Amino acid sequence: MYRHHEHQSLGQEQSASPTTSTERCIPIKRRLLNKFYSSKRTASAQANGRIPVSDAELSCHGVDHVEQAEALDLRKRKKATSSSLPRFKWESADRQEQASQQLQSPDTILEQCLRGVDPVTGRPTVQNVLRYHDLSKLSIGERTELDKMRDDEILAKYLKTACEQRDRALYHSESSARRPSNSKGTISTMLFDQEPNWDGPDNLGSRLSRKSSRADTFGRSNGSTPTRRHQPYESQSEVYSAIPQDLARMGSDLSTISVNDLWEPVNASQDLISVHHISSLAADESDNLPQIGNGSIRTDYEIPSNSRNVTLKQPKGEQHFVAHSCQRTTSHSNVSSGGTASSGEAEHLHVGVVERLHNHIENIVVKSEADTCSFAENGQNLTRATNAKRDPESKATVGVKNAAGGKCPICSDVVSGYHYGTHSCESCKGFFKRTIQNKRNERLACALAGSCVIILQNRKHCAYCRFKKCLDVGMKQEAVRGDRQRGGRSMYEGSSEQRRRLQLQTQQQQNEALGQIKKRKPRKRAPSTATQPPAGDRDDQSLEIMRMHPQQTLGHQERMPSNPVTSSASIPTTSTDISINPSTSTGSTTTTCSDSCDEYILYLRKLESIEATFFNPFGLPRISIDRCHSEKSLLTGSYYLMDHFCKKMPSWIEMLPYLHDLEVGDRSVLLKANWLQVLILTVCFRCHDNEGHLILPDRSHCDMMAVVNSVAILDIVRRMKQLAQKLQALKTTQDEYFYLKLLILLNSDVKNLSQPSRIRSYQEKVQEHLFDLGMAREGISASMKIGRLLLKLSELERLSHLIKEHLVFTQVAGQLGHRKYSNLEDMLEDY
DNA sequence: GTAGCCTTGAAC
DNA sequence: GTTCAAGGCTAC
Repeated sequence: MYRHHEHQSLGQEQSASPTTSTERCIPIKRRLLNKFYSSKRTASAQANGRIPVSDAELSCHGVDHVEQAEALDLRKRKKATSSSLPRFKWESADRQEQASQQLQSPDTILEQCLRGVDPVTGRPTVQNVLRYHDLSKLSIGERTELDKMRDDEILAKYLKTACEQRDRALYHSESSARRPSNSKGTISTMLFDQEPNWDGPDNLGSRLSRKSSRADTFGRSNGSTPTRRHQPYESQSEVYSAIPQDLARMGSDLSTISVNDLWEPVNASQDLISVHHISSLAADESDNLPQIGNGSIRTDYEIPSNSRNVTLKQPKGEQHFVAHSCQRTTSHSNVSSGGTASSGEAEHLHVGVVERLHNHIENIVVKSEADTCSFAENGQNLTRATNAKRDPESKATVGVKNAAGGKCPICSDVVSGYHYGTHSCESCKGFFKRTIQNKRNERLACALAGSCVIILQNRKHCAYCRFKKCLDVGMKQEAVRGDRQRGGRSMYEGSSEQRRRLQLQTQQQQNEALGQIKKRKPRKRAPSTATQPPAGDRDDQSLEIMRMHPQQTLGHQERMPSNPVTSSASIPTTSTDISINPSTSTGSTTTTCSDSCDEYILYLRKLESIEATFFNPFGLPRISIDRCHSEKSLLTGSYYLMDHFCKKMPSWIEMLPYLHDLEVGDRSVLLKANWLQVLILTVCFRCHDNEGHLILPDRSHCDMMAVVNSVAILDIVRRMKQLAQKLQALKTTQDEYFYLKLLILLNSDVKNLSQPSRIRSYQEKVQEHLFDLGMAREGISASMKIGRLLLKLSELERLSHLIKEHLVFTQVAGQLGHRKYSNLEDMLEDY
């Protein structure tokens, strides 16, 4: 079904209800709204797509009998007078072509706009004149003054000015651009590509002003399709005579529009105008709306050059808005950017501005009652999504507002909790998860160049825009776990856990400042860390540092200093032993150490700190194994440790320099091949006491040699103990330990690597860093030590094979069936 | 592919 | 044991 506004009756309407004082005060907000919608008209759509509305349909849509009677009465009066009012003629199909040709002629556009005539429809509108004269440049005072003027007064004022400008321009140069410079790109030429459901801004106006025009809107139900042509005025006098009538047609009660007036029930197969209507509604009202159906739009839309707030860029691959297939689009939709903008401006010309602009107007109409608001002021609203990105606090605020029981900021459904960094409903949570997990976000596209408005009823229609909105409201891709680990709490930026801890931290700082700090009780399950901050806190702080210095991400090898300053020569057993102040480093003989170098060292130690959190068995939560009174308990603890290590390892190596830069596939291959060597090195480096004894995860110093009966296990334990002693004898530093891990992981000899040469070059760089480190600290004597350290890698490899064989032969999962070690099993899959 | 419900597991 | 935010399952 298609509804439209009956223009023919307007003259009569005007005569029936002469201009009142309310007409003089059509607010700016209304004009902006019309300005927006008037840019979306297509003459042909109006000409060809109109279907009369029957009385039955009227009743379907809640029009009562009184209204129908009024409508019938109006129809009779219109029929009697329509022949005497041939001001508008509905154009035929060729009118569209004619209009398009007009669009391409600047002179025509100028002329039309000077006359207040819409270049597409040929109808004079005050909006066009205001647009031409760039309403957004007006001051608040000027806008207020405009509000007090009648529209025909406004037109008269600007037409006079415009004609003078035109005459001057013509006088100076016939060939130069005749439009004032500040008007570049201000003429909206948005075309709807035969959009059958678009009934134009005037009909929106009719919906908006039911009080005055409902009868007109539903008045023509005589069963015949209107065929009048709609032509531009031929003379200036004609324009002037038509303008008051046209203005009157726009409704005299616009200043009393309520939010409810913005919507009127329409057929299920509705269009973008419906979408725009809906998004103008308050969230509560939009819930009751019918499903939005298919729609397509062609937009040749230019943004006013001074609309600096509208800077959304077109997504990659859609710079020219080549239409992609889209499940919600049934008609062909070629969305093309305006062709008259310069290349620089083209960056900012985005059809998505339609939504932004619409949101902007929505803010004016729905949220602001101040008619004198300016573009600049509301530009903040216009870019609120962008601001939300920059300002996590604002998102947090939104999140609080949308907490359980609230509305999903993406689709307005019921919020089910805090998901991936924002409060959202269950379906948007699932949608976001699926999109990331299936990597679908890399191939999503929107035929409307990302301008869809997502609501509950249409959220399934455009995945691209839904996903974009998810990101806009603060969902984090990194919150979707790459390892698909279930349960637990995540610590990505913006996670609820992080927010909670930051809040706690702030609270503690406040308490500290007040001298009211309360010592926290040591945690039972991590006795060794009783004097440390909780493991998670350390992790959190470390991640925070990394976020604060993203440029120091070690994945950027060029940031790696050639002479990194060594840390303390002593071997710290916990992360708290690591000084994060580079100035406290001992043996720092580096000649030059820039700020970036200092930051690098800081970052390096933070990485180590995180590693301690990840892998330090003393910090492992819930690792409660029996004391090593039996071989079985030893194995159980070891398997648990390995399984935990396998689980944490993937996310850990993503943070490592060089490995960060590798492709996911290569990283996975390297991880699977070398994880056990890294674990052995970790255990040998961190889990031994001063006498070289291995220490169990529960911190017990038992003699493992005494409890194991298996020869194979005994050999493993013995060799690990020897390795730990050797590392200690060499006085291996934390930095050296760190580089050894990198060398283990960057093993280019592993099969199935896609970029072995790249990995080899990375490994060589790490070797250089290791040598530079030693030379800087100990001079030439360091080469001997580093040589010995490198020899330990072969011992690590042998140990790794030994343990892997043991794991495979004993069939970990089978023999210890009551407990699953799925991560460990995955790692052993291809062995 | 969607969305509602269920399971999991770290933190408390 | 409870909470809550992850992932999984499954009917549609």
